[in-house]
Amino acid sequence: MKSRRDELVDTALRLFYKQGFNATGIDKILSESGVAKMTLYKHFGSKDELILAALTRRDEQFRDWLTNAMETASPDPRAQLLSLFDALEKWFRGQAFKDLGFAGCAFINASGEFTDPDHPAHRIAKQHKQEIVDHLAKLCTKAGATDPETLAEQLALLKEGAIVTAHVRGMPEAARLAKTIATGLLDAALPA
Amino acid sequence: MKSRRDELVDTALRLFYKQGFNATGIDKILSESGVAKMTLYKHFGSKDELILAALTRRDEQFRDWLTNAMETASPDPRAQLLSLFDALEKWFRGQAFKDLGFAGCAFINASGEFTDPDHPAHRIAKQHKQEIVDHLAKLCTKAGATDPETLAEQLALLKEGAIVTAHVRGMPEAARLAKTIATGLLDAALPA
DNA sequence: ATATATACAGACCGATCTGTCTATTTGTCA
DNA sequence: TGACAAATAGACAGATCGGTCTGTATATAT
Repeated sequence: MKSRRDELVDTALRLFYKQGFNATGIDKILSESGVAKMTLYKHFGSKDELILAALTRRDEQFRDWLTNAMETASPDPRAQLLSLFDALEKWFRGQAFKDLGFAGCAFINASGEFTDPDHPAHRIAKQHKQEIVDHLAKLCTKAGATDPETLAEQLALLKEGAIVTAHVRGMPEAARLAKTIATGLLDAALPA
Repeated sequence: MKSRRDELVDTALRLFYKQGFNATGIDKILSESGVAKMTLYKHFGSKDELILAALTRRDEQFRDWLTNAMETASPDPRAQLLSLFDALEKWFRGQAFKDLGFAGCAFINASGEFTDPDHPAHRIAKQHKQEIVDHLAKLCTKAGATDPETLAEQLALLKEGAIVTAHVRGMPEAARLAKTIATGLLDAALPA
């Protein structure tokens, strides 16, 4: 049973993601969630706080999904790293997060609307990206990479490139393009 | 001597880029440019049209800068392709477009605010990205690549990944990371 | 049943938004 | 100088914004 707070955050995340943060008004979130205005301001001090709560929810949701998809794919760390791009393609094609669809990365979008790096939303975005890199680095270490941090950064960069290409150009196949490059990187960086 | 229209578009581009499209009001563009409201609506039918004009200006400006930077770097097409990432790093560090600074890619940001792929701003973004890929493909052909289109797509994906990483995480060194990967791609795809 | 907490509906406020209008000033060319 | 075009300042309209407030209804627990 979802609390009123959860109802608010979920609806806010969906609308912010599909229509942007500044373009989405409080009233639309309230009417679509069926929550009263005073309830919102009892849980959150402002719209900005709701934005941060929605991004925090998305961070948990997305990383849970991603780590689960990669762990399920294979027990081998190298194969897990490559399965990142298979998961991405499913996302791009709308087969993950079915209530949200695919409208790019919520954190890239947030950074685009709140370009100031000190803005709380931008900070959350940065943190989200960093945590994914850290997770990849752990897998790179497990796979026996000599420089796991650099390899993880490279794989993360490929991921960002695939997301942007898929969204801006409507090219979900960008995931396969990135996977091909990643395969070459792993072949060169991992022991046979 | 700049026309009033140019004054408007330049100011609009600067503000849209730094503060976002929806967050930037008409009145701020008018006061900062010193143009009267009626003059704006004589040149453009709506704020949306001004947004499209600003993005069109950015498309010309950015591609002129990029092609010029790459041509200046070297006469060799392979070296030109790699110099893409040197140019990116200068951009990330605020050494290009000094009046604008670096706040990510205006077209990625636009696609994040106008997520509908049919939105005119999103279409312009897609077109901008496509024209850069086309330019890269020409250079790949000149460099003797067996599959220039795929190579160009891969390089473009690295470019997008570097931009996002540099902006969201505040990591201008992402350009060098991408360049390292690109060097490997060119080594494998181009004749010695 | 009564007390208490929670959420509801919706009026309301001041500010801001895009876009329209009028009236005035400026600059140019004959 | 006089005529014409273009741009100015700024009031104004109508809608919407985020946020506050009042009053009522609902649900739980003692």
